[in-house]
Amino acid sequence: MGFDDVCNTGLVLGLGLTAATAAQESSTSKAAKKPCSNFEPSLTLGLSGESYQQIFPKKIDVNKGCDESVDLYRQASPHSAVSSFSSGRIKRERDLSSEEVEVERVSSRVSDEDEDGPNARKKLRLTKEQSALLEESFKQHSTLNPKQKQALARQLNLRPRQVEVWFQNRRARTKLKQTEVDCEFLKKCCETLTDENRRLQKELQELKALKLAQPLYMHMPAATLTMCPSCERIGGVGENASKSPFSMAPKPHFYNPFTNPSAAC
DNA sequence: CCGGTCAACTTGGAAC
DNA sequence: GTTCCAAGTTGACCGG
Repeated sequence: MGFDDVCNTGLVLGLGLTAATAAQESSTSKAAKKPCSNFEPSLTLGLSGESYQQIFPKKIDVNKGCDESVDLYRQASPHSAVSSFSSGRIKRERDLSSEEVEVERVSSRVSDEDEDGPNARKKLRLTKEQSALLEESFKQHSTLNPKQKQALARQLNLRPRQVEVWFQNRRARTKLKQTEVDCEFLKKCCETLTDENRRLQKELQELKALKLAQPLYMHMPAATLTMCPSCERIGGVGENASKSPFSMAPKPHFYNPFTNPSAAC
């Protein structure tokens, strides 16, 4: 942009960003080790998103009844998990205890005769109650430790793996939503700054014209010119034309639209 | 039929 | 090596 022109006049524009730190998870789980990446990207604009900030003040009673220390369903790691269709998932479900398989059938409304082919992959739809409880749990912990996962799974009549997947997907959706919000916010900032830039360019042109019309003031050091950020006018322009168009400033006056709520967002 | 949603999956990386 | 998670993908399901 043509900020060199601006410098030639002695006017200085400064742009800045407010650095806001996204609230971080206080979960007891491992997730707390990572910073919330929602705002990391480029601009550190802070937003009060619905996502992670409002989560977890207290512990849900997910732990109730999790006295069992053995993860009955503990699959191998996702890496070593049976790879999907060529008998994978269905076979894995078969390995569950008969009680849990029964539970699974009821909760996921998946028929026992799903194995109608090696590629069978039935869509589980969570019930309203299951979704509500998962949501409630998510509000308090966006991540689960194994015990919480286990307890929640029992409570919901789901497999721990299903609970785990639901939380993973839920986190992803939250992040996506937050990204969209951030995007909208930045778009608005961009529009505001564009307008601001346009206005300043216009004022610059006016000042240049004024400078040519009044060579007397050319003797003044350019760096002493200043502009009032609140009224967004330079003395002598418009209705203040009768007064001295310039004022003396000890320092160049930086105007930061991000820290001035009246200008930016 | 098509696009959106979402459970389930794979892959890769980090932490231990 | 194991476990967990994020990111990206797949495929079933559903409503318009």
